[in-house]
Amino acid sequence: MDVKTVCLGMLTDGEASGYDLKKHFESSFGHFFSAGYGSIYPALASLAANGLVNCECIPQNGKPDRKVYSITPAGRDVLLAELDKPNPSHKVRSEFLATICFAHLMTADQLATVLNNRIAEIESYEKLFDKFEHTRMHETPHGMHFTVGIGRALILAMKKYIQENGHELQGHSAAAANF
Amino acid sequence: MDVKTVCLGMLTDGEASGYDLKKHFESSFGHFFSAGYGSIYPALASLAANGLVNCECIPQNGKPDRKVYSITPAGRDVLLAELDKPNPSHKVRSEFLATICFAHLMTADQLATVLNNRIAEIESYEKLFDKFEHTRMHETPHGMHFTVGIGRALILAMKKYIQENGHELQGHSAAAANF
DNA sequence: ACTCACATGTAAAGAGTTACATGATTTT
DNA sequence: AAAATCATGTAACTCTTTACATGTGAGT
Repeated sequence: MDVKTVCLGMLTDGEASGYDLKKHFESSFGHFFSAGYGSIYPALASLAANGLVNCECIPQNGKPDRKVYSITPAGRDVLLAELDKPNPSHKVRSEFLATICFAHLMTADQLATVLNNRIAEIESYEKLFDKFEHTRMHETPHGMHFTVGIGRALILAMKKYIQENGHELQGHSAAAANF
Repeated sequence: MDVKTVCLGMLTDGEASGYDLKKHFESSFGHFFSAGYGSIYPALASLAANGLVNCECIPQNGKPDRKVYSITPAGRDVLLAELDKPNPSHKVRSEFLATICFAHLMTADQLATVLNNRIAEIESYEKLFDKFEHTRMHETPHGMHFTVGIGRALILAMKKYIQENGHELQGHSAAAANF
């Protein structure tokens, strides 16, 4: 399941442009699958070249043509085949945790900064989830609700753990002097 | 913070070979930072070329020379500079959640399989964490304990959420027929 | 007899991120 | 007057993954 496939899935909800899909990635998929324009536009071009989506160009004044994509029956088949995979991955890549592993080489200040910034990022995710639930909750399929629920459960668990155990960690950080 | 830097950090704990570091990645770092031989060996070669680690070659019979790496003062400086970054990332890339988003396009059987496999993987992580705590708990720095604690909190939160909400999701999956 | 652990490395392929390139309209 | 939104795309770069390549010794 790569960016192409996720784009295909998003298009089952209705036609959209690359720009629209980017918004969708940011608002609902961002916490577990991110993609920038540099991934999305080539993905759509590739899907179109393989007949998995159709593209309708809508001329505009000043701006580039708006290209609206819609999924084809062949695209739907490819998507369903992808959804049939029994073991989709769930991977974490955390420079945050890698940093924490070496907390004993950091000063208490450095550690506090890293921990506080993580909490701040978690809280911005909380706001994102709240926003999603207040605006899009009704129009989206149940699977989306589930992923938002998991996202929230995950960040709350992390926040709680940091708040309950962070101070203990700071007691073991290095002194300010870097000998 | 890339594979190179994590290797550098691991070497602050004592000298090790690429093979040893791979073990370390699997047993303690795997849940938030994975790396294979194809990343580790080139990383060590690059660190050695830049004088951040020293390499001692130990001839062996039959097997390739065992190359034992140790961190240099310059390497330590580079590591400390890396640990000074205030906003280390924490990224999730989940084909699992991406699949769940489109649960309404899957059969109840497909969905159950995906959910069960995820639970099974979570349980194998639980065992890994137990093993770590029973064997390496004492020798590792406090930061490691913290990361294992977060890892456990995260997978438990996910497991709980799936167990409490998974059946509700299955009520909304597609019928077996793919029209 | 077979498989697992030990032990290192290269090369090609695959995927994503970042920076660049352009420019009108709408909101603050 | 500045900033954000709309709107698309390419090219270079970075990084990881996978497959290949080789071979011994110990345990089951």
